[in-house]
Amino acid sequence: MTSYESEKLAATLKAAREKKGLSQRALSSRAGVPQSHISKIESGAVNLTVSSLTAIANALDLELALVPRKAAPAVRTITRSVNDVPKATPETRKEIARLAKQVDHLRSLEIDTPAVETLQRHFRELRQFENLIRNTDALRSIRETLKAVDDAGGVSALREATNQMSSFRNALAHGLTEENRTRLPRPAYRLDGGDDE
Amino acid sequence: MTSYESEKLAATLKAAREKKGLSQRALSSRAGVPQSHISKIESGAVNLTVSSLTAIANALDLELALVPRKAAPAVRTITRSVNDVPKATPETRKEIARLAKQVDHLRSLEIDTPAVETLQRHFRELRQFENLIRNTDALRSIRETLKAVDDAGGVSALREATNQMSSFRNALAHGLTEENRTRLPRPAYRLDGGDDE
DNA sequence: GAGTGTGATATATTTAAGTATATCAAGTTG
DNA sequence: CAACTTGATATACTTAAATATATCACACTC
Repeated sequence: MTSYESEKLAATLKAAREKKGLSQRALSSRAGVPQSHISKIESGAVNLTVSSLTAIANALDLELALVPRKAAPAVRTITRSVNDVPKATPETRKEIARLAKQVDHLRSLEIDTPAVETLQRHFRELRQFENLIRNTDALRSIRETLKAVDDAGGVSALREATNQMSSFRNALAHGLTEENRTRLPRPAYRLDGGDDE
Repeated sequence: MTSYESEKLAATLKAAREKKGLSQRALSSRAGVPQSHISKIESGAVNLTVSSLTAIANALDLELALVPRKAAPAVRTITRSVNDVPKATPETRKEIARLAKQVDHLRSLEIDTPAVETLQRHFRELRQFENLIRNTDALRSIRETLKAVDDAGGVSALREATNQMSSFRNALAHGLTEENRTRLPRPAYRLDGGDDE
């Protein structure tokens, strides 16, 4: 194997893991391969066995295939087309998870339950577009607003955060944020912004 | 790796080698992997490294690919469509090689040069259909006839062999032999059977 | 029968993959 | 700041892949 090919394989595995938002330790659990070994594999430091490769690939929802050389370009095209479905970046996943935690926390405060339920609904709707989020500033801003609910902002801060979510979701749906507008996976459509409150 | 998968991989490699008409020793030379090891690999007795797999695969005009699970059916389809181009079986290749040797031998005898040239032309035309031959009895029969040229048959045996080749080629072209008729790679067309003699 | 080819198998050796476990430096969170 | 996470790295050990070489049984050819 040329070093170019082993580098490609290592890079493919690393990219796939990151794309799924897994740490090496999480992948280690899934694949049954020690984390230290995964680190070496990803850095191209070992020539792994087919069974190790298969275990890791399967844990990453990949399959090992032997394809005729003349079919390789077509296979690459297919792989790319599947991979081109937008996925949430690891950063986005983290911010969404933090936001989810914050929303859960507010639920346990038992304040103005209808307003919290509205917030939750908007959060669920925002999550449907999480694959399109490429800049997490808006998510962080919403989280700051939700923190203010605890501090003293109360219901007005809650509503502010809900509005922010709604605006952000709408912008994503319209592809109007700084996100890559060619990545919109659906026809543009209009959303009503005033369906409650 | 499940044993089903390692069996599949071994079978794939063996089938690919046979399809190319290579012996394990020939593949060994091409891939730089000892023949004894290839034997073990094909029987599924070892868990080979990715570099060994890649070396062997490349020698068989295959590429290793990691494809998303959801794309695996499409990849299998592509692989199958490339593989479905008919190829001569190893047995057919052998018989064709033997026949070629026999024809060469007759050339060196310097008998009735026009008849030998006709034979050669018919042999070349037959070879264009060698991918379709699935039963080598006809080839063996032609070879026996050619042997009779040496013995005492002379030019009449030569002509008999030429006719046999011509008939076999026509039958292949028409898909009228016991070969699988769905494998005809071209529209059926009519050949003139009496273009010489 | 001698010679050749083929795939399977054996032997001895070297190399490194794989494993378990621990630790480190850096980053993040509350 | 303490606690946790992350990926990289180290250590010691086991296991087996890989290699070189040879041989066998069988099939085929002349």
